[in-house]
Amino acid sequence: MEEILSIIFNGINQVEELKFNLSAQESPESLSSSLGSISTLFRDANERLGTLLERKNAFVPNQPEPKPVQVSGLDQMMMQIEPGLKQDHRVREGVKSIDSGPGCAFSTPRPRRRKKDGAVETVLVVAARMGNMGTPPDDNYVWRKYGQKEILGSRYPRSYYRCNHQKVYKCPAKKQVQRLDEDPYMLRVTYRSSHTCQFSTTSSFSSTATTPVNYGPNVHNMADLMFENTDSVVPFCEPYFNNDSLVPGAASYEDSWNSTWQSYDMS
DNA sequence: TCCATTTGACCGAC
DNA sequence: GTCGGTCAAATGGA
Repeated sequence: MEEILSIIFNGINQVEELKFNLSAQESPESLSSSLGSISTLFRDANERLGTLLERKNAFVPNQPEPKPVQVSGLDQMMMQIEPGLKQDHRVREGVKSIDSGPGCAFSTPRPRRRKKDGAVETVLVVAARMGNMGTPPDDNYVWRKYGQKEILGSRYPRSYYRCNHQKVYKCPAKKQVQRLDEDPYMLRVTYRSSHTCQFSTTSSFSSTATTPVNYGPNVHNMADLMFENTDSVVPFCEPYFNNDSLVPGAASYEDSWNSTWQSYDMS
């Protein structure tokens, strides 16, 4: 897997070079050569990923048919759905009372454990190489951070987000974001429950904002939004975050990143 | 003053 | 007892 990621990052670096060459108005021959090299790298990585997935499935003979996820080669590069990482949820008795505020805290102890909150989808996304790397790319919803925990065996803390419409529309959608130990530039984003709010965010994907699509755990839509919406094409390696992704108080994405991850070295 | 994030504490599952 | 998910008071920026 590390080898595949290495290939991908190599390709990304070449994209960066290509970007520079574009601005430098390189010759068509040079650009063509670069494009060929880049596409070869990504194709190689994609094929290796396919082989890896085949092996994974072969090891689990009775595994249920994975949900078909139609992603382009580029999408596959940017995110790999990991069925093995999917967590099953323990069903809990009791439901948190909406009214369980300070006034009734003693009468009905509020449950703090997660309830049965629907489907879980885990994806890997490439964090921006600069700026706020701790925040995953915008997925067209507004998230509110409600917690951060040190996780045993992980170098980096896990951040917990819930849909910003949770209170108003009782949207149960949540997500967890954690940097990978083996590759700090990758984020593991775990989506829990589907959005019921059906509201898009203030993100820059305004062209899709009027279409009530329940993205929820179908995270491949995030890749679609990231790369197939030509109205919001983002340079491949550029950090892409909207203002909602900023840590409050941060004057810049860099500050935002530092405020979140300052105590974690990247070496 | 409002609002979002931070962070320590709480709590249930294992 | 440990761990991870959640709560809510504290905090700080706008």
